Amino acid sequence: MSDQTQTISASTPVTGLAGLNAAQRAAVTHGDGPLLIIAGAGTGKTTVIAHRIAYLITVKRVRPEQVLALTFTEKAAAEMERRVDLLVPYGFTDTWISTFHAFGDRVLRDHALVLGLSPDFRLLTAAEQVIFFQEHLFEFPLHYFRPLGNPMRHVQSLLQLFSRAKDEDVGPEQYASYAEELARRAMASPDDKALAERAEREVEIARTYHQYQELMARNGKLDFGDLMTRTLALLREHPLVLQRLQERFRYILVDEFQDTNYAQFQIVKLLTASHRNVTVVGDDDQSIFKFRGASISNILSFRREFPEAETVVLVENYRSTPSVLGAAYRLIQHNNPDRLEYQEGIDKRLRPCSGDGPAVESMAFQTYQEEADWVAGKVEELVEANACALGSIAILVRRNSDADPLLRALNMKGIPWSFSGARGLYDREEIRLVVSFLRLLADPHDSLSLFHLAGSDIYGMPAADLTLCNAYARRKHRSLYEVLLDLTRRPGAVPELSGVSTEGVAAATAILTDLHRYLEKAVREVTGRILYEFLMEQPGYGKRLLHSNSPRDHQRVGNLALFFGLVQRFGEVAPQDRVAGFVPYLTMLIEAGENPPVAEGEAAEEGVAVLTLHKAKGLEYEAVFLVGLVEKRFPSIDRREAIPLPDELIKETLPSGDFHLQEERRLFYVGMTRAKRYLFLTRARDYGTKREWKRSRFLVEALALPKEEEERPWRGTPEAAIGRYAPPLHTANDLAVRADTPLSLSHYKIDDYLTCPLKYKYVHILRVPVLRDHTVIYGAALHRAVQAYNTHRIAGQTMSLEDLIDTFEAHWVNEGFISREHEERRLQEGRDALTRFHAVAGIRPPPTSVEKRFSFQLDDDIVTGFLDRVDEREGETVIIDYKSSSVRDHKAADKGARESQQLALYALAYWKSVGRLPDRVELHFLTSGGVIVGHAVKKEKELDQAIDRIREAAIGIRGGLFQAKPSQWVCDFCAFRTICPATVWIGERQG
DNA sequence: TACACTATCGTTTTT
DNA sequence: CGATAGTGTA
Repeated sequence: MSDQTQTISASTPVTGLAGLNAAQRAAVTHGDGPLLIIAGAGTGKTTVIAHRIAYLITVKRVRPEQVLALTFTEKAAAEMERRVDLLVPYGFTDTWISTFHAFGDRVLRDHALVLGLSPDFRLLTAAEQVIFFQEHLFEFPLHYFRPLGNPMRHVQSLLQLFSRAKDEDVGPEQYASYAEELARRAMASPDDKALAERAEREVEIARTYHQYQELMARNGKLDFGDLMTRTLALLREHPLVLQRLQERFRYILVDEFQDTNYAQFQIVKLLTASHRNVTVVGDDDQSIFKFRGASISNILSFRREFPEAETVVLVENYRSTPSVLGAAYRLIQHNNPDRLEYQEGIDKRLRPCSGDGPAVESMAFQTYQEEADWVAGKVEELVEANACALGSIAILVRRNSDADPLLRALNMKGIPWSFSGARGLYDREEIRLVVSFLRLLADPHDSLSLFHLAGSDIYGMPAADLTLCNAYARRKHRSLYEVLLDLTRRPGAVPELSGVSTEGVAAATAILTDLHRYLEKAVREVTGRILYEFLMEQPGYGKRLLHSNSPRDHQRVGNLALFFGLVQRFGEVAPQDRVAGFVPYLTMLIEAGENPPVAEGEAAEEGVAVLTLHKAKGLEYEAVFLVGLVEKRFPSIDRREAIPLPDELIKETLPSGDFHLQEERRLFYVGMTRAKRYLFLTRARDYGTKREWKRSRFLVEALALPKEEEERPWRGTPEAAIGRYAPPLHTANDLAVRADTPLSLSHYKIDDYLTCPLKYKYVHILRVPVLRDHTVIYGAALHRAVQAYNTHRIAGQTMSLEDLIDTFEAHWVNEGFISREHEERRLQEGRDALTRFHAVAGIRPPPTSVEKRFSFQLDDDIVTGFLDRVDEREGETVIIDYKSSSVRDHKAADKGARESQQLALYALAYWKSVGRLPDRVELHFLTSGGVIVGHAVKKEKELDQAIDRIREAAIGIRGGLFQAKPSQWVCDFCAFRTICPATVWIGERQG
């Protein structure tokens, strides 16, 4: 963060201005009135603000408490305070240097009474907002945005939308009038169905927004957005308060002005309206936070708001070589005409202060491993050649997950690194273990947690023994806990468990003994205490970690300490701090997406820094590697917000060009300008997917490369991509299946395996018992009812609606629902669906068969399953599968049937048994306001695909290949995500 | 040249 | 699962 160190000017005309260039000096000594400082990368931005604050206080004799400096982050505020401290000889403690939000918080608490706000209002974090929303889920006027199959589905998106609305100072009233206007327009043109639907949703959103604000206020809670909008409202509606604040803060400075949002600028404008002593510092080319509300138009239109503003442009760059700056400038000009430089006709091209260094180097590789290896090798080379220290090298990635292969490559070479990733504390194995322990104390029948703990290093129960116990538990519908009790208390009594080893029995005994002891304690003692004792009483764990010298263990201890902090915080707010209360709270926090950062490794400073481009903003390094420079990664594809804030409500003036691309380009620019001397731009063609990845257009722009891609054969193949996950051939795999043993496969087994081989292993081999999801309960109950009905029909009987609904309710299990209300509504939804089904089904001819079992052989394996329903009429065969999910319309239903792998497999089964294809396959969706039927015809092509899928799964299962295939959307719904090693933080430092 | 289908992918971060 | 970019077809 050394903005400027090289220049020390010969004379020092004004005290405290030593070392500043002419432009910097002009900015620092600017008198009254608005000032716009355009500070390009590496031009001494922080230096200038710090000096200006010092100048106002020491030379202009402004009283320290009359200065207000606003930043976006705590870190920036702290840094600024430190810098001012160095420059002001006496105290300046009365100067407010704080973030916008901290400023808002203070002002709101000071004037809480005026606002009818409790002075000790509670600020909710994002995760706490989600929990708050969940607690009041059925108090919101929601319909579309609260589907009963997944009622929390849109909650985060809605909260994000409310947050965005607040960025733009759009309150519930304004949102409501927008929605009403839309509704009026929809009424006026009844033929426009799209408009009607949009209006309906916007009205739902507007009402929910209103209700959210209402409930939050009633409960004395604010969110971060409220800190801005409520402050703004205070200043607007209470002229006396505004006047007092204007009189108090005579000079206001705003850092990183390009990152401020609309509401924040309004606050600044109001605060400075009487004296207009406002200094803003920023660089439109470094605006990279649009997604969190940053309004680039603030800086672009500052001079429209303050026409008398003086502008100072800082262009002397003390950081980078001419090569680096030249390439960066070439790139960023592609954002014209939406740049300040272009619009205002100013010259902000950065002037290097150093002699030229090495040229910017661009490298292309065949695979991402080669890319990572090369980067790691180059790092080693630079350090060995004494070109730079390890700590002054950075590898910048577009996404956190891009860091993975690089960290591995660095590990291979034994190069220390530090990675500030987003994945956090709850993904660390040491934390997961204690979470499993606590969950088990809250519910001993939580088999997943028991499985996790029993198999962990602490108890070390052999996997084979656990598998036996799990399988038995599942067969008998009992929890793993009950099975382990049987195993240890009545050894030999259960023949199915006779295969468990002595070691396994000992481990089970150990865990149960501990469990029972802590269960008793947990009633009396606070959570932290229980946790502490558990860790310390495990000879091989807590104490060993504490006394270990390995950096890895130090970090583990650090993470456990962080977790203890969380436990403590719960103890402070909970009425009674017990494990039984902590666990549901923790579960909700985790489900709400909270995941605090992990403990810093102590070697962080000496290692290579691996970080995202966003995090790198404001930092500088001797050598910078920009990696993964391919289209669709960087620039990334434009993913707009889940529920976008309507353009009509956005107050900033939107730029003319492709906004997303421009922002990505600025991000690239930020990345390049971090480099002092060495800048490497790398990419690969094969990132482990089927497609060849094309080089980033930014490479072409920055390096002025010829348009056409250079020729080199594409080596990537699907086999290669899959092959990478295979273990070496010679390793013995005890899960492999002998060739002469036929596999027994089903649609779900095949699907599970292809979705994620490790999931298959958990479900079908280890057979870990898991709680059923509420959608499964709903679907199973619905299925059973429909089945019973169809069976009656085949037997020539009828079934009354009452009996149908009775069957449905008889199979209902109260498990996994979000709340009582949720369960009630879902039950009702099922009854309604069956009522509609009953009305239609009775007038149609009965099915030919129900739940017909099939079985066929493919290669050496047997595939089995059940056909929900088969209709044979007038020589026509139709295979039918019932779905309890809902579907939008017939088109979507047809699509579902067309793409259904399950129906393809069923058609294959039919073909295998009868020798011809079924005439049609159908999906009957039961929960869609009337049964919606999707039709499709399966052809040989689809059957061949089904065969391929069976073979692919069979080969993997036979070979014992159960490497996880993690991905966001699969893992989100996976029951094993809390214990799955694939999602464990890989960031293990070399140690 | 327009449209439909299908293969393929799965952010970034702060308060 | 849902969006989207890119390919294939009329």
